[in-house]
Amino acid sequence: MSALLPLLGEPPRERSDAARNREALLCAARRMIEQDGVEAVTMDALADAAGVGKGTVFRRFENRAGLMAALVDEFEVDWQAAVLSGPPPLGPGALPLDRLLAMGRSRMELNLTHALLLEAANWQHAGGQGAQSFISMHTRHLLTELGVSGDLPVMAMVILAPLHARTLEQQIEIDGLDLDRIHAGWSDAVRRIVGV
Amino acid sequence: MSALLPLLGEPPRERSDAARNREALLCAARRMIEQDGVEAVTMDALADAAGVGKGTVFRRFENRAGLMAALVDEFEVDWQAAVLSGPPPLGPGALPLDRLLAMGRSRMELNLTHALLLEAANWQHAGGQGAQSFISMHTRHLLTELGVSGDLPVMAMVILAPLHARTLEQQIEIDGLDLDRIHAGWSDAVRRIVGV
DNA sequence: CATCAAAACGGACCATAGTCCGCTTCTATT
DNA sequence: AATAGAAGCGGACTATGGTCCGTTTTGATG
Repeated sequence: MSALLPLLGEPPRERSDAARNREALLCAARRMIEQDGVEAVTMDALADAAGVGKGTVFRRFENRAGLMAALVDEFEVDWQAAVLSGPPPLGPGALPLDRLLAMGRSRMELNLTHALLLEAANWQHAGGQGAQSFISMHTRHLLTELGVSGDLPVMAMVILAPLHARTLEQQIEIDGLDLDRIHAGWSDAVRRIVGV
Repeated sequence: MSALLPLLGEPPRERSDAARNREALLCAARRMIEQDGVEAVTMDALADAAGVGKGTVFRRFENRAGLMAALVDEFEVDWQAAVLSGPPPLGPGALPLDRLLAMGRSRMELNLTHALLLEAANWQHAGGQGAQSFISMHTRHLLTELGVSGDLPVMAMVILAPLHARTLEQQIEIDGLDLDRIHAGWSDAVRRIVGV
């Protein structure tokens, strides 16, 4: 009989060659992005660079968005760690309002820095949902600490929606605002929403 | 000499065959969308359906997003008319706050109804910018009427960002909220931002 | 009406995302 | 170590967006 009964949807563990190829693909993708930008990462070129067949790329990551999501995960995890256990004001230890405003600033910068990658990841996929879920939950948590009344999920949405790269880029490029001013205005709005 | 001197960037007027083809293409696209949805509108199929060559499609609309933007324009114009001169509370005649809240509701519904089309149009292109510009300006106008202090362009952005389809769909599908609840929460946030 | 330059046309061509399926490699089991 | 079957592999193939360029149409002018 099987040595370890497959408990409750236990993930069947990845075969060694598969793991090796996943790592090779991620490394190659990172290198390509660093050198020539996100759009240089075509599935063919990536397969070549990693020395695997094209089918393998799609087997590992489903599609291009999935690949990008895997790359997004890497800094998303770091960011979540900074929020959960990093230094204040982003991490715990500061006042809830300060944490909220710091989170906005940090997220704006992150979204702008990785705009192309996030766009390519299309924030679909489990990863993207997970990230969205995390930031939404954390925001609701801070709002609760602040004693905000009202529909918290919707309030969190209103607070978080303006942080997306598309929105920010529009303000920066078309309206000619800079990030400091945008963050100041957003902070002002947040303060009004939470009631000073 | 030329009959009419080309005054100041006067648009050189479209040739008759070009105008005919543009119309044929838009009609065909509308029909295809109505029958099989936005994703059925491939550039090849569209060219065939309109009885023109593929190059013509790209000459007229630059790319797929441009074609979709042309279709978006059609209802965007109607919506702008409703805002500028339609019946209250969306149009003039209602209190500014009521107009603002009605605008949010109306825009949520519009964005959701045409989510796929707007996504495909990628709201790039002159049209998309124009629409964004209009709604932003109208929002700033209402905020001014309400006597709101602060950075109006940024306030408008904060108020408008949560209306995008991607954001709404996430709330609806993942968090299981319905549109009434989302609009109520958004209205609550808007009231706090403008100071009751 | 004849002429001509600019504009538009069309479809072959290219690049890239994504699929498919016969072949190869891994690993659990005996 | 041998075996078997599941998992993985690779690259030819398809679908689609987008480009290019030689040919045709238009309409202004003499």
